[in-house]
Amino acid sequence: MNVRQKPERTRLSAEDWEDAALSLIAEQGVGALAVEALARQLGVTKGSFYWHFRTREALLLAALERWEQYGEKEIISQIEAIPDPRERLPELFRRVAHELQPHRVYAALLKALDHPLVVPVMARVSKRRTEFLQTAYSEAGMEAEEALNRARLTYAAYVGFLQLNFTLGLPRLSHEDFDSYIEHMIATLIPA
Amino acid sequence: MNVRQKPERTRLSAEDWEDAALSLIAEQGVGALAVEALARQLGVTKGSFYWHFRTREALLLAALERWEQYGEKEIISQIEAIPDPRERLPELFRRVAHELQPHRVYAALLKALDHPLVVPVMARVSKRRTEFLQTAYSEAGMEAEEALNRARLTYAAYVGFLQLNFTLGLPRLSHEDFDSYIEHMIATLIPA
DNA sequence: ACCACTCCATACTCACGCGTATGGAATCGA
DNA sequence: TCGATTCCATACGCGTGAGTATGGAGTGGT
Repeated sequence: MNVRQKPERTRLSAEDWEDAALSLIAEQGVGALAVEALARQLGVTKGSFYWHFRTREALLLAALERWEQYGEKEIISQIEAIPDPRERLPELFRRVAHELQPHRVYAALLKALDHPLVVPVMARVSKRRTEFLQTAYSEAGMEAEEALNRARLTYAAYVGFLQLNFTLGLPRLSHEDFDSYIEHMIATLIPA
Repeated sequence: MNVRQKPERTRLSAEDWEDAALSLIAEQGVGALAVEALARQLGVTKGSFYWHFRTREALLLAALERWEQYGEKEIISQIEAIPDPRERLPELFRRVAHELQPHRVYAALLKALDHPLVVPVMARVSKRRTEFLQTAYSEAGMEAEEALNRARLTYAAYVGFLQLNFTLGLPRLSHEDFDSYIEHMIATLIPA
C-alpha cells in the first residue's frame, strides 16, 4: 500500500537498498526484484544502485542474509524466557499465529525456491527453527526421536499452511476458523 | 536423467509438447520452461512450437490442465476401494509416501507459485485433496469441524514436507528415518 | 576556498527469449 | 498422382532488463 513511506532522504546507503528489496520481495515476490523498479521506488536511478552493489544478485544475497540475521531472535528469546517448558510450545504457536509481517517474507521466499540463492538461506533458517522445535518438544517431556519427528511434522505443517492459505488464498479462513485451526493444531501436535 | 526417451518420432502433436513441458517442469521448474529449450529437447525448432500453440503461456496452461486431469485418479479410487474406512487413511499415507514421480511436478509447481497461471490450478487441486481428506476423516469417525481442521493440518504437513525435504534437500532423510517419520505422522494425525 | 570522496544521472551496449513471416518438406485424401 | 493440409526450418523483429561508461552534483575535511 505505502510505496513511499520514506520521506525521500537525499542520499541512500546499501542498507536502504536491502530493506527496500526485502519489502518489495514481501509484496511482489523475488521475481519482481528488478533494479530499475527498485530505483524508481526509491526515487533514484540505476546509477545509484550500481555504486552500492556490483550486481543484482549481490543485492538479493545481501538482502537475504540481512533477513536471516534479524529474523526470529525476539520470538525465540521470548519463548525461552517462559519458565515452564510445557507452556512454551502452545504459547509459541499462538504468538506465531498472530504475527503477520514476518510471514510475508518467508512465504515469498517459499514460492521463490526456484532461485539458487534463496535455497541455502531457507535451508539454514528452516533447519534452525526445526531444531528449536525439537528441543522444545524434548524439554516438554518427549523422547529424542519422537521429538525430532514431531518437530519436523510441526514445521512442515507451518510451511504448508503458509503455502496453502497465504500464497494460494485457498479458503481465506475467517478469524474464528483460523483460531479454531490453531487450537486444533495445539491439541493434536502438543502432548498433553 | 532420460532426456531422450522418445525415439525421435518425426512428427509431433500438441500432447507431445505438453508432456515434454511437464517433465521439464518436474526436473527444472516452471522458470526453465522456454520454447527454444523445449524445441531443442524434442529435436525440432520454434517453428514447430508456434504451429501447435499460440504462445508460451498457452503451452503452460495446457500442460497444467493436463496434469490436473490425470493427476490423482488412481490413488483416490484405490483408497476408496478399501472397505473399512478406518484403514483408508493409514493406507493412503503409506502409499503416497512411497510414490515419487507424482510429487516431482507438485513440488515444482509449489515453488513456482509466483506465476499467475499455476496459482488457480494448485488452488483447485489442493482444495479437492483437502476435501478428500476431510471426508476420509469423517468416515473414520471424526466429527465435522475436527475432520476439517485435521484435513487441513494433514495436507499442510504434506505440502510442507515436500518443500522442506524435496525442494530444499534439507536433511535428506535416510530410508529408515523417512519410514519412522511416516509412522509418526500416522500415529499423531490419525485417530486410533 | 579547495580538494577528495561519496553518491547519483544520463546515455548507452548487449544478451536473451518471445513472437512473426515465409517458404519448404512430409503426409493424406481423392 | 496431385492438390490440400499438416508440420517444421530459417531468418528475422523487438521489448525488456542487466550491466557499463562517464560526467556531474553534493558533502566533508583542512
